[in-house]
Amino acid sequence: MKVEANNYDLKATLLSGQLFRVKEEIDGSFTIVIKDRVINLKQDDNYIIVDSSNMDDIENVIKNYLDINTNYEEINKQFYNDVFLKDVITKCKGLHILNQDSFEMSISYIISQNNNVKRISKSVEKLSELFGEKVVFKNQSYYLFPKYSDIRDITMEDIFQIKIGFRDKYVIDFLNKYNCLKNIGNLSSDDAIEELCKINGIGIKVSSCILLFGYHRFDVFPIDTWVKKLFNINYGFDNVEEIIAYAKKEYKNYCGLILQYIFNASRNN
DNA sequence: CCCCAGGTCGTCA
DNA sequence: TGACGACATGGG
Repeated sequence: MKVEANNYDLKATLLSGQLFRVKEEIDGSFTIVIKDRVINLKQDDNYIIVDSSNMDDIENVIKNYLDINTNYEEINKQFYNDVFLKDVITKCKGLHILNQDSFEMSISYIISQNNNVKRISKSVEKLSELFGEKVVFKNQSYYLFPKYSDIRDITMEDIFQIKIGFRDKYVIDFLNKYNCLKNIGNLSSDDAIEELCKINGIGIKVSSCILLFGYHRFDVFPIDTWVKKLFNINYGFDNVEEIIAYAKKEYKNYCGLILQYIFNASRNN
């Protein structure tokens, strides 16, 4: 199965740090696990070749997940007058923001705090192995990210096995309050952040990532150590408030997208 | 044995 | 309000 994808860089998108479980195969394709299926993707110029454990409605699933039809070039070009940004954006050409599952993003980014990408991936994988549904694809076993019903009654002893350290109690608190968060998608980003921050272990950065990657909100400010570093080098800013004020003024409703570009460019250097 | 990682919390002035 | 160390774990 083939899906048309113009101005799309599959590799840049999948390896940009927005999803934690992706396997690069020797043939240059990528295997990922999304909400309800395992998918293998390979770029062939302006097409993405798709195979999956579940081909139901696959074209729509892929177009939506990869965010193929959003015109990022149109958004990006309004920022080219800033020399620093033009350089950053050029390095991220073809990078799209995926439409990932909000439940998975919430737990993944709770785990992400004061942690590194490799270890976050390991923990998410372990959580899925222990509590998610097993799916066999091309004679290999994969595990879906657990559904809420799979882990709502999880204990501290259970969660100790995934080795997320002090963050275990944060995940438990998220699960306990999950039913109060059903409305997040309908709130403004500011109100949604306020709601998410009521969970122990979720602050401004983690809630911003949840909204950007789990709800496709581009008007948020995910500022981490990498972004701080690059802003310090390029503008001399040394605190988060300065960066937010600057980003709000310059990047307007696309703060989240631009900060993801900056994160990615910084990490790749 | 040091430092750091897609931060946040609790505490003390 | 604001600064600052602690927090689990693993890798460099």
